[in-house]
Amino acid sequence: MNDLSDGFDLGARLKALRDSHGMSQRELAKRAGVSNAIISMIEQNRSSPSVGMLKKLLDGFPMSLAEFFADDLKPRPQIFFAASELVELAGGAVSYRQVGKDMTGKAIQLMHERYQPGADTGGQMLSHEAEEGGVIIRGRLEVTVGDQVRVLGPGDAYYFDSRIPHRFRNVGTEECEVVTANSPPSF
Amino acid sequence: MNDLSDGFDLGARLKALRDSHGMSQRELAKRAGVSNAIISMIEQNRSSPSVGMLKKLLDGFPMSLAEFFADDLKPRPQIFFAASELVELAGGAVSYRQVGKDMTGKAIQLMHERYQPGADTGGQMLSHEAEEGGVIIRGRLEVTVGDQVRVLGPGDAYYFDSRIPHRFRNVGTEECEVVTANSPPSF
DNA sequence: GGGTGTCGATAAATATATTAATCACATTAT
DNA sequence: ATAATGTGATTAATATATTTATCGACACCC
Repeated sequence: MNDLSDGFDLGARLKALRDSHGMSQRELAKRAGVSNAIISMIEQNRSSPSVGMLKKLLDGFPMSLAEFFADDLKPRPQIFFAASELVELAGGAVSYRQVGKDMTGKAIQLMHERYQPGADTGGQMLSHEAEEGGVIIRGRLEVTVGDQVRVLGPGDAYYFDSRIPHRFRNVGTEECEVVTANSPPSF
Repeated sequence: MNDLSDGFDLGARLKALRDSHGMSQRELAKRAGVSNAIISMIEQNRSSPSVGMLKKLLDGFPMSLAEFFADDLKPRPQIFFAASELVELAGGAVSYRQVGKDMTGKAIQLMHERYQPGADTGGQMLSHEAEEGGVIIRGRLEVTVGDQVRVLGPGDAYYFDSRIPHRFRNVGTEECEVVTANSPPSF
């Protein structure tokens, strides 16, 4: 009657989480207000916890159910990237220099972008399933998200759901430099 | 014995899902290979389903556990952030200025970081469940990931699985400025 | 009116999860 | 050495989830 697998290894997942927080079964049990025995059982997949039980356990970290079930992370190759190794995606008036070559399986798409004066992301608004944010390093960037518009300068930042139609434009007289992140990668 | 609330109304959630698919309790029960009675119980929050049970039910739609729990945290989204609005997380020799206040439910944790000359992230290596990357804006940053070390300069970048023990240190004589992204947020 | 089908809810029976109290094995201190 | 802790695992007792079978209510058909 073992291996009541839920499709993924919930036990191992919980154990990894607990270990990464340097917590013992008993310590977690105390925090969550449950017995230590059940934690042992769950980690061996000898018991399938109720959602309420799992919630209690995650409260001890803390971590939400959503985060717990969030899709697993994948393997990764290259760690360091010289400035010259960033891959140029577009290369016109707007330069997208991406950290990493193949984004499949990655959680974040990190880019170093440069907008020439007057350059923008095109006439039509962009929209895709992701979240994105950025920090302005140099210059002035007009950011349009839905019906909101704002001009951001060095040190300013933005963050929004990429499904909302959006657009970027350099409204300054100098080149504009931005570091952006998309999750999941969207190009 | 009622109101075994899991923190959110799982019963209503399931019912809404089922209704939106125009499915009866019995039909879902058949698809999921469980009894219709338990669905009635669960929807009334008179029973807290095991994770395995919930998985079976969601397989009938189909929907993953991750998706089911995905949008239980839907905070108000601030889009634009003035430089002064970035929230300072640590504030010592290393400054972490985060884009956004509450990261729960967000996909990316975007930060504008500054390391004073000689500053580092502490003696012990960091490790957490996420992926992270960054682009160096100014100065020189020594990045240690696992057994690999590298000094990066302006325009250089890094990207790795945060579970690999890592460390950052400003080995230059001037302040070092970096824009980083974590997914999921890890502080 | 009496069928026939479906719906969601409920009761008693059964399977399973969870607890409280151990056990067996390490490491550390005396 | 040996006691004293701390760890994860196990067992019998109990609480709870889940099933099987049933109920009353509503709709449709003849």
